[in-house]
Amino acid sequence: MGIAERKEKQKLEIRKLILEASMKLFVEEGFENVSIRKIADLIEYSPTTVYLYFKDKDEIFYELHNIGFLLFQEMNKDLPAIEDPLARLHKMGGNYIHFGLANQEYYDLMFIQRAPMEALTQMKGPDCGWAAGDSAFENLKATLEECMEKGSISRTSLDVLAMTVWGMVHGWVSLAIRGRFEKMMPKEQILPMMLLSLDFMIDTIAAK
Amino acid sequence: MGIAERKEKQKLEIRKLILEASMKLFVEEGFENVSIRKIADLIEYSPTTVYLYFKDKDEIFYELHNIGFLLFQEMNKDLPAIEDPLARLHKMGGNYIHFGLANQEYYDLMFIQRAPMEALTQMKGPDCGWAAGDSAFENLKATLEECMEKGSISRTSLDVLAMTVWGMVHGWVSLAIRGRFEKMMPKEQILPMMLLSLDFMIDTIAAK
DNA sequence: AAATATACTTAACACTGTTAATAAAACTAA
DNA sequence: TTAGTTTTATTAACAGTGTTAAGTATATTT
Repeated sequence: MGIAERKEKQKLEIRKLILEASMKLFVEEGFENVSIRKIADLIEYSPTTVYLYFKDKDEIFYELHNIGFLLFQEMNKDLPAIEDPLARLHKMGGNYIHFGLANQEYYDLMFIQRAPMEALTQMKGPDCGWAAGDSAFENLKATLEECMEKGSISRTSLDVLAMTVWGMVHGWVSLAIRGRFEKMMPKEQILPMMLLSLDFMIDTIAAK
Repeated sequence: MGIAERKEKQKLEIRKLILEASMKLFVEEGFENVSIRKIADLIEYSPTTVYLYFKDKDEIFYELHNIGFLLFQEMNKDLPAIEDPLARLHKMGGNYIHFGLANQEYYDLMFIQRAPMEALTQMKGPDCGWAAGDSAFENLKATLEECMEKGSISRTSLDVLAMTVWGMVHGWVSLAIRGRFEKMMPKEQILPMMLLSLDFMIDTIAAK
């Protein structure tokens, strides 16, 4: 059935158009200016057509949130090549920070906005868990476990350790994205400061 | 001029009514359901009357954000009584976490929402800096400086240290508030986990 | 009591997400 | 090719949003 296949492809094409338009609006005009009508304008369809491809606005944001995780995964694809787990952890942290600051809108959807989680909550069946987030967190935990096995970090609860590390990098990036550093330090100082803090954190956490 | 004074007081009364109504709506129906019309309904005035007391919606949120900082300050009023700076730091961290989880809407306004910062940006004159946030951050830095002077924490850049600590606790609280732990661990486990992480963090940061 | 200043409301503009009903297009079967 | 069916897209509408301009009461002052 080549015809049904082609139709399926076209459907995905329009979904992609909608997602691209939404992201364009988000980046250029901010989250609160992403409206169904503006999306429809951009893709040159009527507003209600959007609802033929997405259940509601939250589902669009959920899909963008997933794309964000894919991009982040792509950025981390060379990580396994780093043998030393502590060095890998350092690189992971650096990647996280760089990703967040360079893709603030995606980061917002992945870790700050409520909308994607709302969409998840309304889903039934096997997709109702936060697969993308869970998987990223498991990656972090795996590397931390390696660090402890190798003795680079002295043994503690894996969950506590992982939460400490994630909390820290997320804290920095989210404060930056939501403008809490803007009135505290010059803009060009934010990234260097984070990288210094990352160095400090890894160094402190490392077994002496 | 007793009459002008009374009028001023009445003006403040209505401002307070508006702020209370806004907070009630925020807590009971969520941020996106705080609308000028609903506020007006609650205080039994017409929608446009709200604009006689606040420039716009952002200014309401800015004022609530300030109240949040006042509440947090109130919570911390006994901190200076703790002599040992490291113990004080630990208590500060605990207070921060408890405050954030117990007053999620205030915390949201203080450290996550864009609206209060937008209001700040549009202000001119001496109020255009983030006074509330700066002051809280200076408090943290003062205690950290004491820790380093006493040798409880080995000397490093004060700014880097402060950012590390703040980033961590903010990371945890904001991830919790925005539902990123909900699909990862049972709800009643979140606070204990944070407190364990706090212990771990202070212990790790402390000079051995 | 008249004039002025303050407080408040009504009406309107230009938006928003979303649904129901309807029209157009594409595909299927005779 | 034509008739019927399914898919795709649209128009119209509902119930809301922030905000401004203009008009109306209510107080205060002269």
